[in-house]
Amino acid sequence: MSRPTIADVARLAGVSKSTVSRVLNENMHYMRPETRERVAQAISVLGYNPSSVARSLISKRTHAVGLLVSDISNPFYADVIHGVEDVAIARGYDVFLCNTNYDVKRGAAYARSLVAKQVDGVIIMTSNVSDEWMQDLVRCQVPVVILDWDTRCLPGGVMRSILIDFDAGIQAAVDHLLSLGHRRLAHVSGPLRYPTSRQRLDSFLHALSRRGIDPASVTAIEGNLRIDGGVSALQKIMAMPNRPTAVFTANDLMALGMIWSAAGKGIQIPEDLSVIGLDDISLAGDIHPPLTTVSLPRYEIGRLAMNMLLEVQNDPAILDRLPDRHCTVQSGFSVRKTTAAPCTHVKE
Amino acid sequence: MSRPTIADVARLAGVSKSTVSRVLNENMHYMRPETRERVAQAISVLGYNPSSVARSLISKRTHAVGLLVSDISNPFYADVIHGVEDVAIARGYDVFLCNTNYDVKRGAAYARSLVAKQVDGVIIMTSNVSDEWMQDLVRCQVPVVILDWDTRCLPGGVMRSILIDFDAGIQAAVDHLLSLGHRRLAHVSGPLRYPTSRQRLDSFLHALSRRGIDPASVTAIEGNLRIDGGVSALQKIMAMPNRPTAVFTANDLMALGMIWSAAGKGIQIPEDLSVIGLDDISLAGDIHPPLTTVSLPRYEIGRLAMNMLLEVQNDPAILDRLPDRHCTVQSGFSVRKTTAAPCTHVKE
DNA sequence: CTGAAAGCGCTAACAT
DNA sequence: ATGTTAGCGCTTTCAG
Repeated sequence: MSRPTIADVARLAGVSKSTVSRVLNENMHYMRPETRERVAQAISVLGYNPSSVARSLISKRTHAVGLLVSDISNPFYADVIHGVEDVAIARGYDVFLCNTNYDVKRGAAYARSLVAKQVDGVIIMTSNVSDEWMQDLVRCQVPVVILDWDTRCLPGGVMRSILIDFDAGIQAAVDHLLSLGHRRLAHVSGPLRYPTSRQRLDSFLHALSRRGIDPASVTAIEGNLRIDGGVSALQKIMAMPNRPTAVFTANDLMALGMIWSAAGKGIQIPEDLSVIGLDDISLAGDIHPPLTTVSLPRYEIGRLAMNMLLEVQNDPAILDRLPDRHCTVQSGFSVRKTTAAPCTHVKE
Repeated sequence: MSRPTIADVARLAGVSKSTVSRVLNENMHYMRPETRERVAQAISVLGYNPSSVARSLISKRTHAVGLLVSDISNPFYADVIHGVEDVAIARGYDVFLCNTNYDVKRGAAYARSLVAKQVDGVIIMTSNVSDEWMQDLVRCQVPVVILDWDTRCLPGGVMRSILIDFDAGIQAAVDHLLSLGHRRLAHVSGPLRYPTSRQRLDSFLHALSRRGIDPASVTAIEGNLRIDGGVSALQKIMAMPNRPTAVFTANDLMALGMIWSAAGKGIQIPEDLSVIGLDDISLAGDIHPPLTTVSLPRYEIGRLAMNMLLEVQNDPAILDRLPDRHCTVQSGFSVRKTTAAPCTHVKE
């Protein structure tokens, strides 16, 4: 016994399919309560459930959106996803989660599949975006909201972006470090082929030069945004002859890697080395010592993204009325316990 | 300019829709290479992408599955999701991620929505499952794979389950603790209204009595499977007059909570208290001290779930041939650094 | 080897 | 107030 269709209901109720359709989409013209009742009966007897596939074919809407992230095991995304999902569910949408795993090919495959599935929109939150992905999305005019990416290089699409202003938070972090007396600083970046990695590095360097510190004096280490990236960065730093007394990492995960491997090696944090992360994942406040970090409104970013998507989707013309195709969210700074004054007498 | 349809391609190539359809589904009859070539041209010129909505209407398949999890911020799920997704993508499926957030209502809403979307199957990995969810799934004969749940209470559906044999891992953990000399033990469980919480507790108790320890001697604390649950459990334990020297938690997250809050209070782990978790999330080996824990093959569970789903889905009759509707995965045990002999002289 | 025609389950004019 | 008709984009007989 297969799923009942609208025709089955109509037959059982002794009416036409359109009548059934009308009681389904209540907004239509009035009808005899008696008829409506008979149809309702038939529906519940059959356990009828309208096929959203058939509906989508007509309405061109699927009430589904795609969400591309680069690393689902990064707690940063857990919070963002939460935000996306909360507004999605409130508005009757479902979310296709697509984990690119930092793999551009996979991202492209997902983009294609999402287009084929005719999702009503796509949210992109990956560190690297390939033009290749965008082709299908742009051509089919799929509404897109993209996080932390310069959309000027992505013309023609129904596209909005959420930009992150890292400067405020990073400046606060730098000032904090400077006021503590640190002068030899290091930065562990993400892969430098990701624009956002460069952006975070530049923001750090600028914040420094704004305070009269020579950017050339900072030790820059390229990491991978994962825990083990922090582990090996720490190794490099500790091996330096005149090593930095404080390090700023491009994300929290790498900071955690440093902190934990430091503990394993008997290196004291913050006494021997101050560390500051970026993201403020919820773990950051839980660990010991709790991580001082540049904070991002993760849950809000998720909500915002989904809301922006629904906005364009319900009214694509909004893009022409809007002054800007992007929103900017601010970074903040949470001082916790992984920073302290440098311990000058320890010059091994 | 809207999405190109098969008719557009046909027109441009100067052939009929059926011919285009044939080159799309390559398996069909031979055709003149010249024609095939012309169609291929047209397809790429237009950037044509067949509508999977229209296809689904005919084939009754959406190539999408739903994945219900209870807490996306638990790294355990990150690994499982990874496994599900890897086989999904390899087989051309997309995944609807549904995060119930431990909310039964939300789970029900998701189940309904997934049925309406006509997903080809659903994977359920939530600690608590309501019969309410199942009604729609069962009625529409949606294939379901469910993790860590006794399916005997869920009759009638196209349903398989993955059971976890906690006993082996937990027995190893108990033996490890006993051989270290611990006699006063505690268990921090999940909410006891979740069957899996009881199961883990019982398994622990049995392992103990199997070694001649009175189960009544263990301190049982009901937790919430989250970090803060571990934090408050530690508080309770440390306040006890003749406190346990070792604690086994129902999941790693609570163990992490204990470890970190212990560090903040100057409690030494494992010297003052041994702790053993369960899950073996990837963080477990990264933190300091690395967590001794009962391990589960998380990624493999994800792969297995998706594979089992595909299996029933491609051949629902398989259920009648199979000796069992369930698979069992084994737990293991990873000794790391959060366990040590009890420090008897410290009897505060 | 290719085209014409009939639907899949539903909605939306247009009739009645 | 309800029924009829014509598709949505695609696959699939069945002819040619």
